[in-house]
Amino acid sequence: MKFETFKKSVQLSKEDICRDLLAQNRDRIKIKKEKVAVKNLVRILDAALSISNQKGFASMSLRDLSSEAGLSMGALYSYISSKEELLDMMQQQGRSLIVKILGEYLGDINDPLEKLKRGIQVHLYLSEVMQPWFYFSYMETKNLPKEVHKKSIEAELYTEQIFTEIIEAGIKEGRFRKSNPQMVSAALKALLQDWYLKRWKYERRKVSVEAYAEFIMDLVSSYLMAKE
Amino acid sequence: MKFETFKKSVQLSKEDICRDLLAQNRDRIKIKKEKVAVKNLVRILDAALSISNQKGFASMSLRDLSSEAGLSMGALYSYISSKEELLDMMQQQGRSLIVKILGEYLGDINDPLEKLKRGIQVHLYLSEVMQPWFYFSYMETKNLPKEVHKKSIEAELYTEQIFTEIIEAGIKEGRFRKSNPQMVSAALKALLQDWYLKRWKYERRKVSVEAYAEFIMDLVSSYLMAKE
DNA sequence: GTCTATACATAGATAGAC
DNA sequence: GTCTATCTATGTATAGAC
Repeated sequence: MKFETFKKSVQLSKEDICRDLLAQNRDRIKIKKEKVAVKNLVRILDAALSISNQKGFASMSLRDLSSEAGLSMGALYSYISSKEELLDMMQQQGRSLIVKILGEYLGDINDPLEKLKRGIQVHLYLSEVMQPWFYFSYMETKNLPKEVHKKSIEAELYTEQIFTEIIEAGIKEGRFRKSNPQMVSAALKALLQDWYLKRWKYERRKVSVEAYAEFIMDLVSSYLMAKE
Repeated sequence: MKFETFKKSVQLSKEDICRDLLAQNRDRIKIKKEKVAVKNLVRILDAALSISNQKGFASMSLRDLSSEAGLSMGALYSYISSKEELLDMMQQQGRSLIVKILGEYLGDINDPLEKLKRGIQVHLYLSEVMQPWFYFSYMETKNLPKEVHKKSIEAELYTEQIFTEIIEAGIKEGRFRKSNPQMVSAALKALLQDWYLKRWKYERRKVSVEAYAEFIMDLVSSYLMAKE
């Protein structure tokens, strides 16, 4: 599967995501007309991600945000009721989508090596499509309210667990050598995260997401399939 | 080399580091008595690292800092003249030390495999001794003034380059298989960084720094030494 | 050298006109 | 629905007493 194929198949238009988000937060958002609300939500969340990734969430003033989103302070506060709630919505926006996509693309594969390969690909492709969101989540959730932080740790462990299970299955079937599945998948996560955390590096070196996926797969499989 | 051995051999007392720092910033720091100045610098920088790693540098108020360091606002401002300057000193504090230690421990080894192993060890051990500093540098330098950010990118590339050269030498000597040294050392860096970025994970799982070093070495060497 | 008191800017948040 | 005007809290930074 090529990245372009994946990208088209996902088709996650920002409008669709924000419509879901609006539905889930119908009580907190004051604007009644869906069309208007969705349009402005897209602008607010886009702007928030962009500014946060430049100067950090804490340093983003709501004045910055309102002007970047093309709204007044008053209008902005019809969509969010506090900066913390904005953070919450930004997190919600990405999380549900990730779980959904991962399930779709991994559910029907049984061969461990194939599944591992597909898992690596889908992770990388997803983080490529949603780079600003992944970067933001990694960098910003660690501080702020502990509920948010806790959820982000759970998310890390959830995806790690997916890989751990694939590797365990592979060992059981004798396809992979005996090793520590949890350590391998922790390492794998670190490598997948490096892709969106050090974008500047890989862009500068003209490494494509496909090439990176292949490299990571080679690296991990040469360890898992080495003679004992 | 065991971690404990390394730790003792480094002997980087905070006082020594802060004495150097004081000498380098003699013009900006108002306090004349070295003994007093060093004592308080240690407290200020310790407190700053601690608070920043809890809530982020941007969210750390200088009131927080002054009370955590046990000084009044007025006194604090005799040591720094702005928050940005504090950031600068925090960076200085670590950087020179790292370059020095790396040179010491890697200079006299020639065998590529041995040198790679030692490089991984020293990196991990250093980041273990100075965990708060490494975490801070990774998480906080990306935003704030571009000069600071630039320096941190240079530091990343500098240490990466050390590994790249080791791997290149190994390939040339026929000890490692033909591969892309830059990609391998980028991956290696990501794995080394994961150690101090996800401390919560490895602590929870009771993974020692020695065990982690060995695992990383196995992973990378099984790739570098696989049959072509 | 260190303290208290205070100046001044900017942050988040709201009220009420349009 | 969106705007401008404004409130209050908190931030960085400094002056001057001790």
